[in-house]
Amino acid sequence: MANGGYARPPTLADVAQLAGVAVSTVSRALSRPERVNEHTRIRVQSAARSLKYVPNASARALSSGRKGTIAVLVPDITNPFYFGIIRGTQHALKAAGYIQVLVDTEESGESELALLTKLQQSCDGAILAAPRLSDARIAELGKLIPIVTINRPQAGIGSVVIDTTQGVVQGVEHLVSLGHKRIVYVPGPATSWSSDRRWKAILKLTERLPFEAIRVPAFAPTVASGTAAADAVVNTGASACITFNDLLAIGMLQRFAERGIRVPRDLSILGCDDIFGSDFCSPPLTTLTAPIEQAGRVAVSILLEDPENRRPQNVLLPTHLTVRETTGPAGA
Amino acid sequence: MANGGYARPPTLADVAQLAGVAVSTVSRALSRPERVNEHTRIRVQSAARSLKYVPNASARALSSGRKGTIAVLVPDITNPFYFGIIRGTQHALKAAGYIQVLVDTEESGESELALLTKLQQSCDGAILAAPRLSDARIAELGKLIPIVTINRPQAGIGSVVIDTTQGVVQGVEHLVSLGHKRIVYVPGPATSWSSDRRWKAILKLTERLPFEAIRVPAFAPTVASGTAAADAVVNTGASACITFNDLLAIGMLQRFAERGIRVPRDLSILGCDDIFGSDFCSPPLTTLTAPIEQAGRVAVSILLEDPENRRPQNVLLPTHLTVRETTGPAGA
DNA sequence: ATGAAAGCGCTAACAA
DNA sequence: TTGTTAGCGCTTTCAT
Repeated sequence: MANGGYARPPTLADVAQLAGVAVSTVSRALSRPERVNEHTRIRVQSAARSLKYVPNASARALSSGRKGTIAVLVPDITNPFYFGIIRGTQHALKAAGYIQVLVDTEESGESELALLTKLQQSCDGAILAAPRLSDARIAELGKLIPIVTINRPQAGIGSVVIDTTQGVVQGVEHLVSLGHKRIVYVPGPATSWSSDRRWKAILKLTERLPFEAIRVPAFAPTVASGTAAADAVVNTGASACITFNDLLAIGMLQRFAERGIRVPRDLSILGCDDIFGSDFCSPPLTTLTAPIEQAGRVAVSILLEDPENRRPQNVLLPTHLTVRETTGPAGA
Repeated sequence: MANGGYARPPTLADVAQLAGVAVSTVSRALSRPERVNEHTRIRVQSAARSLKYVPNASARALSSGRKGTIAVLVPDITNPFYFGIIRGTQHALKAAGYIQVLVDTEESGESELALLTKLQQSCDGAILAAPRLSDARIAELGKLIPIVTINRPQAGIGSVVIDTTQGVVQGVEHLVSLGHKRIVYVPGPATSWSSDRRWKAILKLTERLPFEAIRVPAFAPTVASGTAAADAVVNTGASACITFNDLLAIGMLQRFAERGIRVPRDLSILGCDDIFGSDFCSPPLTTLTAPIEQAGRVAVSILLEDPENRRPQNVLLPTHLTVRETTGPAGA
């Protein structure tokens, strides 16, 4: 057979014929049952059932304009932080009857642009998690298709931001109260808005708290990069560090173990996000717990509530300090 | 405006008009450039570019039957094991020009059936990771749409199986050589083919190796369930255990730490999968390393190579033992 | 090599 | 309430 043995699925017309009504009636009976006589509704529905009718999404999208899908773009599916986001979006999307199209942009703005351009016609909207794209590009895309960003607020576009500022304050106060006078920040990707934001929050705190803030060069936000980051941190002579994310912190923990540097006795580490694994690494990580999954859910609700972005919502989600075992007294 | 401020995207007709050719020519120039005069091809392409033309996937799918999407169903996006699968499928799918539709079936066969039925018309095929569905149902679905399963082989359907048998042999030999005489298996979901398979492999080994195999009741394959599993294992009096997956093992590790049971001094644990986190939990987990990501990639290639399932391929991927620090001599 | 035209399956006016 | 009909944007014969 032409289609390789897969039977042609029944169409509205088939159902219509079996039920003895017009296709438009079937269409209504199935998508807006209240607009149809109860009697015919039942007839149509049972006909559809007996034929195992399943609506063709492409046809529906073509004629109605509604695609029933939302694209979710993440920089790296490998990263447990984004797992959390995905979990949140998936859940909310499913509840709202949408299908999630998941796309990995490989930490590249180019890729984000190319993929979203391609997807603009196939989705009702998109959620961009921590986009690496420039503000201008995002604004441009926002004109093509409804967009909500995560961790990248921007005028005119819906967004949800996991605001670590509050968490950073708690974290630094925790470290300073432990006697740390020199704290080093380990940044993430240069294009990461969050990373920049965290560093600024730390810097600002030097104005009112007795400590010195320094930072090392930027690192990829991965466990593997933790090795280099650890060495860089040791070279600063700081007694405590705050990392862009937990992945880096976990990688550093491994490197410190190798080098015989004891945490927190020799060095305190404060992570960020509280991802899967942060609670069972060794030692368990003190970190800034982020409502990751919630961020995904909220992004979906913003997108679906106000799809036209008439009055784009911007939601701020707070983080808080979770003290475990990687932070301790300075110079102990 | 009717569509909430989003401009109507250019269509083939717009491009055709600008280029001064027929729509069919534009269609060819764009999708099969070799079937068109070089001169017109260039004209058309530049017209398309200047209009920022993006093909409408729904329209294309409707008229051609090709949707350009593949559904990937996983029982639980939360589970790092499936992250690995997703990563693999995503990568391979993107390389082949397909879009991945990710679906979480919440460990429910019902849900798998319902979702796949709904998606059958919108996807060119589906990958079912560790489906909970009955064989009969899977066969039925396989008649509707090309399917490849992961960790659930079945006649007439493409599949990739991460075959732990070999790993289990290595693992048990490792344990037995360490002097363990009584080994307990901690099963995963009752509907899991893999879990059953592992237990059978262990049982079989009792025929030729000097140890006794027992098992505790089934547990959800999560860190949280590790608590109950740990207690159950302790009650058996065994000196070593093999768990359905690493998630359970990690949860057990935490529980043992709470109860003051030293691993591996008091009890050895052997996990399964080698997921993210297995190398940095405390102590690092001895486990059966599975080529998770590869499984996802292979599933895609099977699906795309032989979409009609004419000669369904069944690929077996071996696992191997990775010794870390949760296994040690018995009764030390 | 190119154009004209017939659908693909569905929704949404518009009529009845 | 129901039927008729005109597309939605594209691919694909079939002519030319």
